[in-house]
Amino acid sequence: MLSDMTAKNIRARVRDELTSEIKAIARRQLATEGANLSLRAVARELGMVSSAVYRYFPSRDDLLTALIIDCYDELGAAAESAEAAVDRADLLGRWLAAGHGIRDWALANPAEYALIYGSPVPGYKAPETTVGPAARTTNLITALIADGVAAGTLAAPSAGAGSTTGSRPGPGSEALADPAGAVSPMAADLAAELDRIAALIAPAVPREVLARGITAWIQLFGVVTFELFGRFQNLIEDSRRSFFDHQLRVMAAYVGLR
Amino acid sequence: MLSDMTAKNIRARVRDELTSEIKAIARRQLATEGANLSLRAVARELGMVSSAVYRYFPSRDDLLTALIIDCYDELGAAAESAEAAVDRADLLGRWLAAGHGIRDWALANPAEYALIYGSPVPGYKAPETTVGPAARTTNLITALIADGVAAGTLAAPSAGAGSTTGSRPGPGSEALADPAGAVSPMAADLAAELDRIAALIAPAVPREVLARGITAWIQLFGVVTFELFGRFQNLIEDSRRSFFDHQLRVMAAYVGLR
DNA sequence: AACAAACCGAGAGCACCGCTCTTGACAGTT
DNA sequence: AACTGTCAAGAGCGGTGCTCTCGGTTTGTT
Repeated sequence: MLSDMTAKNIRARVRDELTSEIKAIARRQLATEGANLSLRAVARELGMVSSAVYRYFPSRDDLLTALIIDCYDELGAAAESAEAAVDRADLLGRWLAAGHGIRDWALANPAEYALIYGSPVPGYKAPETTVGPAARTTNLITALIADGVAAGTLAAPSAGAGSTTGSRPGPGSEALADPAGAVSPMAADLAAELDRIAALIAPAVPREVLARGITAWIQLFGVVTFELFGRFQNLIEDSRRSFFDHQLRVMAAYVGLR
Repeated sequence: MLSDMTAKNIRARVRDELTSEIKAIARRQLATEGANLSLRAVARELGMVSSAVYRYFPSRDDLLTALIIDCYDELGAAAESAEAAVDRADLLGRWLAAGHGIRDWALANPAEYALIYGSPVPGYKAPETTVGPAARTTNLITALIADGVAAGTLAAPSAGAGSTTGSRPGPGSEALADPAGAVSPMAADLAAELDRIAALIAPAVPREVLARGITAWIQLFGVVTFELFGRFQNLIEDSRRSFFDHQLRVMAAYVGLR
């Protein structure tokens, strides 16, 4: 019985190894072929026949799904480990660490980043199993903002944001007042939707703070996407890291992280 | 001689019509197949053999290039016409019009937007002929900012941005102070690069204003990209236009457009 | 009007692709 | 020893981009 189990375990282990080897080769192909990678080429590189791969992944889409999940998990882990190394009270530091962690992973794995944050694959519909790993980075940012709200370090969401008091505002609060109320009132449908989202993922976070967080979230990935997809060519060439850091700080000041 | 010319024109016109028909079918395919559209399917839908298409486009990449140029031109035209309808002095209105023009075109042509702003096509290298049409939207934004600087309506780039004067700042200036100087000094390499860019495309625009403009530019396309690529699912559902408008106004306030 | 040159569509063919169906070898169980 | 389930392997289908050659038409020149 014990021998039975070991035999079974051996088989399972071999299968696991082959599975991860297939994924490794597929990811290598991802760099040159993009999302339309060749299952046959994977099998050929592995030294087996194409149909053998179907023993491990029932279809090409399932292989793609496995890759996507792995990439989301890697990106999430990279962001989390970078952010975890910073003192909990240092919200700005945590934000910067997470942001640079995301960018560093994306630069090191451009094809993988394109797979998960690029154009949607035409015939492909991401299954439910991908939403969990995909949420790791956003969960990180959400936690950051929630921590800031809990610690009371985030700027008050109402208009004025310190400058109306007449006192000279600190370097954080003077950074980016919210346009809602200050510039123009937030639309009713947007306010309602933000309240709904806040109730779902971060009940303690006020509507305006959540909106700022989403803005920062979009800007973070927007810069990374632009950099990786070549939109900085002939524009920002030699100072991309500094530029990204600058953007992170602009957004941190806007959200109120310091 | 006149008959010769007309005959020539007839043939050239037929060729032009077929060329544009090929592009039209290819663009329709773009919606379902993405960047890896089928030249064969285009030919089949046209009622001719696949090799016949090669008389009009020497390769699949050339067809793709033609599509990309057309899309850039359409997007640029959409943004320009929307922006041109607003009073020249109304910088905020021009910015909003251009932004919504871009988003509206992207929503109406999601596959085309993915082609030009999505993941780079693996084996494809965009030729020089695409940079001109691609620059139309950015030229529009650059002109907007340059106009603002020329009119003196853009906020001063130095730190403090009005709040240091002690006077209650207006709704525009209180929106988004620049973090350079206020939060942390801008890195030297970034400052140098920004100066280089400014000298190239907008000599009258100060470094800090240019940086803000680039931030707004990235945010604009970042929001559109996120919306089109499905990152707003289960997040922002019913108020996407309001959310986009909100983002535009946040960025306008940050740049100083009003 | 006659003719060479250019152009065009059609077809065959190459090597490749994802995918399905089928077959035979093998391991573990009964 | 017979049975059951898993595996690699092969054959084949329809599809892909692309090249080449073949006739027929059109064009511009003599």
